Amino acid sequence: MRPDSVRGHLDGLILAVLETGPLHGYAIIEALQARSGGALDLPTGTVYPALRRLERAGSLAGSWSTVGGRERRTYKLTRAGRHALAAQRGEWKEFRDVVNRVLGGEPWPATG
Amino acid sequence: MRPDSVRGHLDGLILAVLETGPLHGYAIIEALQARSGGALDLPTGTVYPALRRLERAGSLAGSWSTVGGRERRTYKLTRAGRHALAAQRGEWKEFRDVVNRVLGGEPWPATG
DNA sequence: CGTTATAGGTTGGCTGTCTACATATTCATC
DNA sequence: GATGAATATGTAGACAGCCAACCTATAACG
Repeated sequence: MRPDSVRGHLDGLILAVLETGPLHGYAIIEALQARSGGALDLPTGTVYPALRRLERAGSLAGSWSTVGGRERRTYKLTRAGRHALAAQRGEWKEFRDVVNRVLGGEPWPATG
Repeated sequence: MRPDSVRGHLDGLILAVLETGPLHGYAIIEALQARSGGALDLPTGTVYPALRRLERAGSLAGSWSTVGGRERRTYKLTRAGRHALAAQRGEWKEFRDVVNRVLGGEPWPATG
């Protein structure tokens, strides 16, 4: 996948993998890889700043812990984060449908 | 629609509206509006530089003409532009499916 | 002791979108 | 004939976010 194509949609992806439970940064990167079938292989320079951004924005709450002698920063969705995720899902659907319509050749009927 | 969300996908959108025939910049903006049901209202400061970028890249060929006393720069797809459009469509489909899968809640089955 | 996997980061640059500004013509309205 | 909207093309500068490259540290395995 072309780098940068994720731009503007990363926050929603991160919030989505945290929906099922808290994860630390490294595990978030792996979860994104797993869920995307390997297509999303995001560098730490992309993910870690995004996590801090989302924490600063109040969507995530981070906490330090020590597991097996290694420091971990575990992030969990806040209530505001769940709202943000819902909003991101809505925006994504609109964006996706618009691009499908303009780009043409969509293999399924348009939603709502 | 959130500004900037189009980032990285604009080129494909422009190439797509030019697929059915040449258009000048202003008409491209209107075509994007029309095809998107009004959701895509791109400012000239976004579209005009993109057109020059695409021309420089060899995807578009621009030519001046005077219509009704007004100067127009009409752009048409080159052969390379058609290839670029096909590539953009492929990349979009992959990106869309990946985001759908990760974000979850897709209202239709995944494609091949 | 070296290498790989795990885990967390920072820095700086690049690119592309957007806001705001600038210019000019045509056409309808006042 | 002035005023303003629509048509038409562009530039300059700001800003954000993603990425490549780099850095640190521990654990596990050979």
